Amino acid sequence: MDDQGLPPGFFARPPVVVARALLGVRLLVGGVGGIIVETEAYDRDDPASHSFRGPTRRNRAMFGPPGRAYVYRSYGIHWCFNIVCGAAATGAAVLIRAIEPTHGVAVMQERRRNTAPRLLSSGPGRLTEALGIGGGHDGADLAAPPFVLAVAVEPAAIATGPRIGISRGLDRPWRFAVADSPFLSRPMTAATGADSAAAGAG
DNA sequence: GGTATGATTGACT
DNA sequence: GTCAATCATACCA
Repeated sequence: MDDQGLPPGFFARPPVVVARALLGVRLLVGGVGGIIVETEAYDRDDPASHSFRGPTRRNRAMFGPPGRAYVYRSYGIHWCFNIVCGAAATGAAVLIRAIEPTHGVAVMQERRRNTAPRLLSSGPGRLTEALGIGGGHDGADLAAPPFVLAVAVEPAAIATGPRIGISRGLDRPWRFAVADSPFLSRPMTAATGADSAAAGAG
């Protein structure tokens, strides 16, 4: 694929649709990043979502226009990077959980203190550290520098399953991943399996 | 005002 | 497998 930006209206769709469509998209911050291989969807009527109880100071970006960043502090230590989606002010977002490093690997290794390559950006807290994303990016327009988003590859098989690290909304299979990627934060459970064309792999 | 929880990670047994 | 780090937010008084 080429390096054109994402189509207009890409993020103006429901979070489950966007979470799936983001797999295979290249994400760069200041020229550093890689291919998105794992995402999770969060919606307004979703008890696991920060937007479930309405706007607060922290989740303000979730109720703004789609295509912006929602960045928040997790466990007081890590940053987590989301992309706001859906119609404007609907409180929907997609959490980016893992990318496959392709650009600026040396920079990422330095930021990550020479962590093993497979663990460079395989997890929401890890990828924000590797890409240099922090609270200053909350609400930032992802169509403008330093961000670059562009379709890079079409995943052969997409796996779905329950989201990670939450205590509510566990019934919603809103975690999406490139089925055969070695760069996932955690493997997909066998029970959920891969959908789409993966059925022919057996 | 106080206390419990969390969209996590890294270190340790 | 267990557990600490570390703080904004949520919830209760």
